[in-house]
Amino acid sequence: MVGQVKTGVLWPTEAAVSDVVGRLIEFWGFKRNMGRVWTVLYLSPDPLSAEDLRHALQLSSGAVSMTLSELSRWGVVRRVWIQGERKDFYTAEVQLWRMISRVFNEREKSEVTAAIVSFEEALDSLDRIRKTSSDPSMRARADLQHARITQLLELARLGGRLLDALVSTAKVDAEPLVQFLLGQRP
Amino acid sequence: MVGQVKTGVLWPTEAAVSDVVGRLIEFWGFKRNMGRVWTVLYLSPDPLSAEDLRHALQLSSGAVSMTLSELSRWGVVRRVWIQGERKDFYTAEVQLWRMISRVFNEREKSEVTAAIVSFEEALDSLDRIRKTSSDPSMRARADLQHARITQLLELARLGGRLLDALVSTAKVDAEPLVQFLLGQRP
DNA sequence: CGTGACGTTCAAAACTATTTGAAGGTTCTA
DNA sequence: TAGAACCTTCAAATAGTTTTGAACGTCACG
Repeated sequence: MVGQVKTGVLWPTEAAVSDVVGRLIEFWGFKRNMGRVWTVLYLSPDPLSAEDLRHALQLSSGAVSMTLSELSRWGVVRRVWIQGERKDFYTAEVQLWRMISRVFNEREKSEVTAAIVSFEEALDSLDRIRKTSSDPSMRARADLQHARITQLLELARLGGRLLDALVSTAKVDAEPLVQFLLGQRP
Repeated sequence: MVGQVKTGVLWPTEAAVSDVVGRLIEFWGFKRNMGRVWTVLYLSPDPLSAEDLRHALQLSSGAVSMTLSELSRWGVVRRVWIQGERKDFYTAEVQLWRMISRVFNEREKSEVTAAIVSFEEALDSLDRIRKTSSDPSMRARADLQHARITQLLELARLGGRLLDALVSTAKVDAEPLVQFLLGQRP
């Protein structure tokens, strides 16, 4: 019976790994608990209930609930139906690449896109200054800023392409990427 | 004379761009002001003093001082000596790639490295359990966790290689990597 | 020296983000 | 329909981060 997965304490390994992942993920801009909860699920042979997680990680019921729903929204945790159980149970998405590419695609992408738009607007506005201003020093300033913002824009576009590429690579198989990278080494 | 760079207000363009960069950088795990200060310097034709920045961005003297010293520590801003000026002046590193690769190399790299070490330790510890435990269900659990943590480890290593590749590519030109990635598309 | 112009530091204040837990909903069972 | 088990929500509490500005240090100049 699945429910008997002990409501108990984590193995030291589990505690350590979930802590590391928690930090990594926090550094990545998510909440630490998201990383911890995901990891505990990822390392569990069976789906776990909210209560199991609450005990394993010493969280309040509210925290578990909110964390799980955020993780579900990111599609990195799934709710599974278990025969004869009243509670909901959860499992971790095991396809790590799929998980990562979803995050890249939704979160990073939108940041980068927003930046690109702003840079383009700034360039337009500088163009207008260049055309209408008669003050030469202002023109010079506008020129310089135009050039520099163009650099930023190119960088942002490059970042965007990199993300796209990672995401589409990820859908298939990361191996080619790995091979390429290995070939790159000095 | 350089000192006459007006202690004034930013152009709307400058304000907008520095704000966007500030957000992007914040999202990236740095302080927003670091992005803003860097951007104002980056868009300025001449080096600026701490006071100029204070006025431009409405920051306290302490904030400017701390932000500049952090930016210097990251090597993305340089202190320049100006003839006959008492104040210190600052310019932005203009080599964007150099800047980014430094960040990747120092900050991200150390995160990833730390994670790799922990995963390896966890694997060792699971190996010990597999060898010494007589309880078969514990063994099974250890096996599963070993396999999963191995996945995490591989991912972390892949991330590390990706960072290395970006950094070493960056020194020259990022295009090959991007081309490769784009070529990967289905 | 003494003074003023800077730069830096750091404790306290302001602000953000996260977590808690009690209240309230929903669903299932008897 | 009442009650138990569970999940969710959200206002309040807590924790964490960033910013402020006054105090202090340094240096150049008279």
